[in-house]
Amino acid sequence: MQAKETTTTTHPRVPLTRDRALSAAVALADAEGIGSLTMRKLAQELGVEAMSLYYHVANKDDILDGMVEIVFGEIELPSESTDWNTAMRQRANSVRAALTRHPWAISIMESRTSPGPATLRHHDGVLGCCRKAGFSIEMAAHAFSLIDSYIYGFVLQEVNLPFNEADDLEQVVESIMPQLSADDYPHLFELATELVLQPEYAYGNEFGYGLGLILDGLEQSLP
Amino acid sequence: MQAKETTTTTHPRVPLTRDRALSAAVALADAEGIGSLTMRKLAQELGVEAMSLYYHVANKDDILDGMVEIVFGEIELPSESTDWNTAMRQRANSVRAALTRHPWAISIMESRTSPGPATLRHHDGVLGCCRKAGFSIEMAAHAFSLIDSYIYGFVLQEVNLPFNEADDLEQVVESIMPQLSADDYPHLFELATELVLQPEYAYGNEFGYGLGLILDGLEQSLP
DNA sequence: CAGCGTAGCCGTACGCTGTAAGATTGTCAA
DNA sequence: TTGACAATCTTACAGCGTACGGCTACGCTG
Repeated sequence: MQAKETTTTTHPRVPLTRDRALSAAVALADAEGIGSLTMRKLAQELGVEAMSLYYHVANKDDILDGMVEIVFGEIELPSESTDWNTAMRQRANSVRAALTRHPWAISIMESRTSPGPATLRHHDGVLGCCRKAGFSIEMAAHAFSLIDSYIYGFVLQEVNLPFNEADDLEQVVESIMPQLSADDYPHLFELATELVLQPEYAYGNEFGYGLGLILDGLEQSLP
Repeated sequence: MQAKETTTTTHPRVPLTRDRALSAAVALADAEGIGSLTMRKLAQELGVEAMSLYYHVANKDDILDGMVEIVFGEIELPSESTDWNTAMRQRANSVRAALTRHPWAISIMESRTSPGPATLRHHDGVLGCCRKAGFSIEMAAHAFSLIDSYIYGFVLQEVNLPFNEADDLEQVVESIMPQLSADDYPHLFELATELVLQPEYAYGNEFGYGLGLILDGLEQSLP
C-alpha cells in the first residue's frame, strides 16, 4: 500500500462528487489558467486518478459547461426593489466582476451552446427587469443584446490586455513603445503617451462611461 | 517512391512560404473549424509534412497570430472622406463582416497579446477618425473602447448562437423549447415565443440598433 | 452470516496533439 | 565536380482526452 499524500488522514477519503470536481476545476483554472486544466491534473488535485472523474462527469466538455454554470451562479440577479437604471448597473458590474475573477470564463462561454439553469435564470432576470421597467418585448431584446454585448466585449478586451494594472508602469512602457512608431501610428502613439501610459490611467475605468451612455440611451425610449 | 496525391502535377511543386501557410490555415479554419486546424492537417493541405511548416513559422502560436493579422487586413479602415457617423458605421459593419466570415477569429484574438501591423493600423485609423471629428483624447478613448467592446461582444454572441439563420425554424423550436419552461423562465419564454422564434426575426438585425444608439450618444458630446 | 449486485475507482492502451533533433534532399556557385 | 546552404522529411517524445475492462468495498437479500 502506498501512502496517500493528498489526504493526510489516510482512510476516510472525502468522496468524489461532481460538485467537488467542478469546484476544483474552477480553482485550478483560476490559479494556473484554463490551459493547465487537464483531466490528469484535476484528478491529481482531488487525490484521484484521471479516469475516476468520468464516473461523475460525462467528459471534459461537461466539466467546462459546469464551470460556466458556476460562474453564472456567482452573478447577482438584477434587484427587483430598485429602479431599472441602478439595477442594471449593479448587475452589469456583477457580471464584469465574475468574468474578471475567472478570466478563463469568457473564453469558454463561447463554444458552449447549451446554457444551464443558472445561465437561464440570469438571462430571465435581466429580461424581467427590463419588462418591469416598461420596455416592450422588442425593446427588451434590444436592451438585452446591447448591454450584454458591451459587457462581454469589454471584459474580452480587459482580460487580454498586454499589461495589467498591477504591472510596473515603466516596464509596460518599455514593452509597448518600441513597436509603436509615432510615424506609422500617430494617433495610437498620441493615445499611449498622453493618456494610457499616464500613471493615473486604468483601462477598467472606461467601463463606467460606456455603460452609462448605453443605459441613458435605452432609458430615453421609455414612456 | 509514392505518388504525390495532393498535387496532381508531381514535379513543379509550388514552394512553401509563410503566406501560403497562413492562407491555407485560414481556409482550413473557415472550412472545418479552428479545432481541426492541426499542424499535420495544415501540412497535408499544402502537400507537405508537418515539420516542414516550422521552417517558415516559429510555432503554432505564430500561425494563429498571422491568421488574426489576415482577418484585420480584410477590415476596411474608416473612410476619411465622409462624416464621422457613417464612417464609423461602415467600419463597424466591416469588422462584423470579417469576424463572422471567420468565426474562429474572435476566439483567438483573445490570448494573442502582441498585435501586428494590420491590427495596429486598424486601431490607429479608428482613433484618427475620432480625433478628426473633434473628439478629445479622453473622448476618443471612450469611443474606441465603447464601440469596439460592443462589436466584439455582439459578434461573440452572434457566432455562438445555438441556431443559425439558415436552420429550419421548426427544428430550432424543437431543440430550444423543451428546456425553456414557462414556469421557471417566464420572460425568456415570452421573448422566445413572441419574438425570437418568429419567422421574420433574425438576431443579426439587432446589431444596427445598438450601434446607432452608441454612435448617437457619443456624437452628443461633440462641440 | 453467506452471497452477490453494484457504486466507485483505477491501470492500461490508443490515437491524437505540438515540436525537438537530426538526416536528407534539391539547387546553385565556385 | 565539389561544396554550401536552403528546404524538406524522418523519427521520436511527452502530454492530451478517453474507451475498455478489472478491481475493491459496501449494502442488500436470503
